[in-house]
Amino acid sequence: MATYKTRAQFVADDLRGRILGGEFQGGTQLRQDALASDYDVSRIPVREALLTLESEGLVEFHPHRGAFTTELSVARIRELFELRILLETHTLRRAIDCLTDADLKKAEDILEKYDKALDSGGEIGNWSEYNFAFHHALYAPSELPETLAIISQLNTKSDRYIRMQLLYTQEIEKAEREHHGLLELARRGDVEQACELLKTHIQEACEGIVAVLEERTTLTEQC
Amino acid sequence: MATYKTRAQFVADDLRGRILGGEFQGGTQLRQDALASDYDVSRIPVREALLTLESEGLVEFHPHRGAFTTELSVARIRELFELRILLETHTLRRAIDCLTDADLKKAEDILEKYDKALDSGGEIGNWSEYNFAFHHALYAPSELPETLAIISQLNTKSDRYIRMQLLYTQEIEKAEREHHGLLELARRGDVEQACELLKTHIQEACEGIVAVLEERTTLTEQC
DNA sequence: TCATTGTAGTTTGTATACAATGTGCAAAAC
DNA sequence: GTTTTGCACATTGTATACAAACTACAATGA
Repeated sequence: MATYKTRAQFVADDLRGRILGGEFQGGTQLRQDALASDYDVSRIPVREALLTLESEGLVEFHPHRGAFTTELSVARIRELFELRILLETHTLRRAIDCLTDADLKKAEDILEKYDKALDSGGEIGNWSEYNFAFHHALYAPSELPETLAIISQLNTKSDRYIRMQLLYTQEIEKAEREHHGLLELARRGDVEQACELLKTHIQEACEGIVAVLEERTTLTEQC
Repeated sequence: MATYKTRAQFVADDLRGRILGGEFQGGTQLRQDALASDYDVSRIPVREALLTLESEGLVEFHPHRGAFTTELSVARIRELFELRILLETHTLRRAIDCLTDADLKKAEDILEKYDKALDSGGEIGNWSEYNFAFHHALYAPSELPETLAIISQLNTKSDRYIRMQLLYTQEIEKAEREHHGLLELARRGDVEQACELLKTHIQEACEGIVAVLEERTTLTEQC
């Protein structure tokens, strides 16, 4: 049953993970032939997978030249996070208004699992998933599917940079504390403070990433 | 030179137009074979075109069952337009801050062409293009490419409903007047008023569409 | 020397052919 | 009569094969 519906979907899911995991430098060409033999499929499902990833902004197609992983400039990263603030506070505001106990419980459960995973050795691998799952649980009650889809899209795009940041800095605990704070404010129905915290939560993550990126570029310039 | 780079792109562009033009009811299955013979290509480029349209939200894929045109509920349309207000006012705010004379001229030119086209017989066919071109011209100076991409995506999704509304009501002139007002406020650098006008401009379009949709559903229920 | 053109090789794009899955109807079982 | 099973057909998904486009490098000419 672990078998995927279609090969194209399988390739898309796996390749997404590889890109987000940092296996490819930004701007790397993804040769269809190589990927096809990697996954032991023909180039057709590979092409379809690449098209899917293009729509997610992880890859760019140039006609007759192929697919390349995208690279975000610092300006674009800032833009992405600014959009996240705009959309996520908007959604949180709505969600808090119609938050049920069951919704809170769900978010709490995710946070708890996540705490345990952290204690028993810092598995960074699926941190992003946990992170988004928690945020999503908080936003879901808003019942704004189109908005959630865009938020998810923005998170995917910024994901690999978040991972990179976590690799260099130890901000997981801080994020974790902020998540607990967020949950508590949501429980109390304090919309304004919750949105304010969410805003700084996202903003500081952005600044962290930018700092790491700029350090790295000055480093490579020195070499 | 009107020849497209790839067949897949050509099919995607043409099919998008057909869907937005209202040729298919919401929920219609798009048979790959039929489309392939329509365009005199194989099913491969058709599939790729459908994947592209899926990423734009015009079509939905169900594995092994095919692609269907999407249908938006009233709630989703409202959500879409609310997102547009949020993102477009945000972008307009930024754009006005760094608006040059050249930018204003561009927007003005579009508006002018558009006026002429209106006078010489109400060609509704490419009204949407003009409309978006004008909005885009206003937002472009903000230099927020990711945001503009999402705005464009939201506009595409709501496009066919806008066309439907225009078909039933005669709101083009009203929209036109509001566009002139928007341009004038932008020229004066009056951010607050411009955003306020933009907000009502989008809001009223939404209400118009919802009204038409609800009228149509009560009509079909009577039959 | 530098720019231009031509050509071989590589890679992408698409057509054709086949495999896998889903759908609908008819016959059988209850 | 209703439900279930099985099979034929239709449609999608994928492999293979071929055509078209791009790249890089060498040869030619100014």
